[in-house]
Amino acid sequence: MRPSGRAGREAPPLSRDRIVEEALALLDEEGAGRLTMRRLAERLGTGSTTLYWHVKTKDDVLDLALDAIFADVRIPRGSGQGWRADITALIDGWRAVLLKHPWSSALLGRPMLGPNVLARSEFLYATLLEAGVGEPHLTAAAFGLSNYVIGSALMQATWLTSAEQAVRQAAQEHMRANRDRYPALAAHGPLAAGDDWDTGFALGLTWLLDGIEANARH
Amino acid sequence: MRPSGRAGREAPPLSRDRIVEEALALLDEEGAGRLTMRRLAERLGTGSTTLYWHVKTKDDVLDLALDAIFADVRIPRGSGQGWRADITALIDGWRAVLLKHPWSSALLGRPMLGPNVLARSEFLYATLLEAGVGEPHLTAAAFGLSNYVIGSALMQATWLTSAEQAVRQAAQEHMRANRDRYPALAAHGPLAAGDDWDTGFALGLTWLLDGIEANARH
DNA sequence: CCAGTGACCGGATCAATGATCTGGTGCTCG
DNA sequence: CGAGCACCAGATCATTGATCCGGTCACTGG
Repeated sequence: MRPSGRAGREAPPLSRDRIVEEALALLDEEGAGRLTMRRLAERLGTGSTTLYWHVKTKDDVLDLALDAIFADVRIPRGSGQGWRADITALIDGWRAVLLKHPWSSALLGRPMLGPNVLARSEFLYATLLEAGVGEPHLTAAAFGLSNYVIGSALMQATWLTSAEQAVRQAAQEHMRANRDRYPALAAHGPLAAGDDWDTGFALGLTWLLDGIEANARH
Repeated sequence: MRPSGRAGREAPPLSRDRIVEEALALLDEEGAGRLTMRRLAERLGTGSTTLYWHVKTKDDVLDLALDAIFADVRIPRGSGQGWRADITALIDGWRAVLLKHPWSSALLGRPMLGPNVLARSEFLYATLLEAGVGEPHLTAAAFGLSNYVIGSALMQATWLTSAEQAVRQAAQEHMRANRDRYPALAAHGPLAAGDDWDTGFALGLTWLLDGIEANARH
């Protein structure tokens, strides 16, 4: 016990897991832009350069943090609810996690190869296979669903986080000023529509699933 | 003519447009990660600080560059082909532009409020309205289509650009090593499937359009 | 013709950041 | 007890976005 390195440090010894854990807290509190190795080290009560003993680069920290949040997405394995319900639950959970950690959307442009992500992708493919979806619809379905969630979360997070920075207000005024140039957009666009992202997302998901179902054997 | 500022400079005087133009060239050649104000200035044959007279911040340059590429997306206004063909053409053009400039995918996390993007969004909304799509399907349709393209382009660009950096190889080996843990993924995943992104994208788009059509009045 | 105004340019400079080099410090095993 | 190892951190470097302040030209009013 207490394998502390220095004289009487109270915190557990630095570890990869502790770094990721603190990185997650920092990201949730201040966003991706403010994650610095120095700041992270400070929060951990350690020197900034020490982190590099446990982690190769800063990108490593980001990759690990990104994969970590997907541990919260429950995999509805063997729920007995049918493949449609299972996939809906998976996708909804996926989306919820992305929206719960808005900084994650900014990181979606990197390859997601962590164990949590892979496990959930595996479930998606397996469920579709079991439902009788074959190529080329299988690839289209898996990609379509993934891409749809990713795009939706990215756009919603972008919109919501920039809302506080008065970007939204500027956009609204710009919209009103050029109302004649963008009539449909001004009347029905994201600014006119409320903040009901959920039903819109659910509708699109239904359409995708309908299309998939039409090409499944069961 | 020749309103050159200094003694006999051959290039036209620096302007916002020239900056954006050169930024686009730099981005296309070297990617988003290597766009630096200094490098950009060097290519323009000017001092790095001079750029800040024409542009407020680096983000301005990125926003302008991102909107600029969408000028190449043809708006099929009044094509007489029907709304489905028009929207398909718009979405396909949107996707083509994103894939032609892979760096753009990394910038999709910022609000896109440039004139080119707004004009094309306006066309999307207007076309859907004309097709008889009303709320809440209108918002769902517009968002669904946009998010689907964005997510697809993001994922494909991520995958393709990281392919050269041997990330793909590492992923493939990781996949083979854990083949038992990810059976469906290993057999049918993006690594197993070829590089035929197009048909998968087209299929998903069809499903979305089918769903939209089922909720339109015409 | 000439002083002055303002658009435009850039060298020096600052603070922040990712990453490395190098030298510790204390625990543990033989 | 002492040698090796896991772990830590100060000093340091290069890069980058951004600002300060002083320059340089074209043009204009008198």
